[in-house]
Amino acid sequence: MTDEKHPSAGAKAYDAIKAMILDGRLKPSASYLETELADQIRVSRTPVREAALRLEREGLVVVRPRRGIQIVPVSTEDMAEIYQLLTVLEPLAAELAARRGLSEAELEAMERATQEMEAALAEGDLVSWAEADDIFHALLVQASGNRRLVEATGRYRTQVHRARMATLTMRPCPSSSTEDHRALLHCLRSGDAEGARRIHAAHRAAAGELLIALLAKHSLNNL
Amino acid sequence: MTDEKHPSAGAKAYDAIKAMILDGRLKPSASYLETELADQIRVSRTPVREAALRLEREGLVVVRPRRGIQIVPVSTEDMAEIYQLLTVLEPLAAELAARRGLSEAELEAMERATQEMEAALAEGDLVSWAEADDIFHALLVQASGNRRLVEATGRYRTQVHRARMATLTMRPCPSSSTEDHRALLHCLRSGDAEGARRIHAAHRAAAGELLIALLAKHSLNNL
DNA sequence: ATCTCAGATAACGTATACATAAATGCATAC
DNA sequence: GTATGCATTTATGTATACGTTATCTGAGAT
Repeated sequence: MTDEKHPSAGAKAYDAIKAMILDGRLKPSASYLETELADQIRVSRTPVREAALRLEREGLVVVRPRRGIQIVPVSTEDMAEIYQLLTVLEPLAAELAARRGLSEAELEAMERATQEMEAALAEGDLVSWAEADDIFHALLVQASGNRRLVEATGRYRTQVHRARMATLTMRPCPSSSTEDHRALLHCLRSGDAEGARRIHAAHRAAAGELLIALLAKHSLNNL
Repeated sequence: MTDEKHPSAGAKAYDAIKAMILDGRLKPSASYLETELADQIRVSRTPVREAALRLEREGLVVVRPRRGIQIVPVSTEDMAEIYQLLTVLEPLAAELAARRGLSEAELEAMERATQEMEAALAEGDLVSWAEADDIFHALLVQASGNRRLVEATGRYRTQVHRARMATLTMRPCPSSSTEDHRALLHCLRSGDAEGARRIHAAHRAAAGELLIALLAKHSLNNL
């Protein structure tokens, strides 16, 4: 009723809460009342409630009757579950994309993302590297042409993001990733669906195993 | 304000609207105002809104700013998308279940569902057959031990249900399904993860192709 | 006759008020 | 001293009121 006109209050609450979870302003396992979040974001309880319900369906929070909105910690087991799914979903995306045939614009965008990964790696900028890698995977899934596949993988993105950020500095130099990406791009260009699927399945399986091993090794059970 | 004690109004609105969509009381492509649905269900707009948002995320409706809540028709393309996902997700479930090793109770429940399918088939009761088949698949996914896998496949269940019901009477006698199920059960018992995955992948791929072909043949583009 | 603009109407998004149910704390009894 | 029960408090779930905006309709002008 005072200011702010740009987005809708519902979207604003959703974005704000999600951002607060991602950057750690809301701590895993802690609970927050609807009212306090509403006051903080400067909207009423209604949009906060709407956002909380949405975040609950995405698995980021749990709304418990009188104990507030609890931030769900991401455990190693959760990451294992998610990577099991991504390891079949993303290779499917690769296969569908190759079969479908990508436009030059799509291929170039993925090429660019790969180049950015290499550039970031050369500078030792791991955050930029992870960001470019995220973009590459998002582009691949979008190129599949299956909107439900985009939606399903997108649901796990934020949770994976938390785990990857936590393990960024402990992992070995991820130079083989860009090679995998280049090999995948080659298959996408030549329309080799089976090859694309196989290469990306191996890529995803390796990434998953590495991440899970790191999480287990460092006992990161509450991200 | 008068009666109603059992569930919450939010759950009531969600269940009511979903049921109305499934049994056709709300027609595909038609739009309904929040107010009229609220009056019909005898709750206020708030729970209806909550339900609509949830149903929108499940892909059953689209909420459009001033054009009401539109029931999304399930097209052949939608079914193709869904079956592409199920064709990788359920075989993953089969693989994980076999690797995990099922309890005798779980195996028996799946066995029973298969027997019910055969019994229904013998009586020509296609509805019961489809129901038992649904149960078998639900049990398989649950046996995977991956909760996100359960959740992801469950999301498509209602939409698949609409399409299957519409095509039930036109499909050939589905006797090979029970054979596939028995073969899968054998792999699950012996812990043959790779075999379970392969058998179920073939099963799902065949079912998907059959369903898509039927939908296309009969031009069922608005379920 | 058609197009455009303005005004009215109505639906939606948001805020707020209200009622219900749960959790906590205190007191009392065993 | 501990356990149980009742009362108080507070957060949630739901309803409703309000303001904003989009759409539709009608009138006037070109």
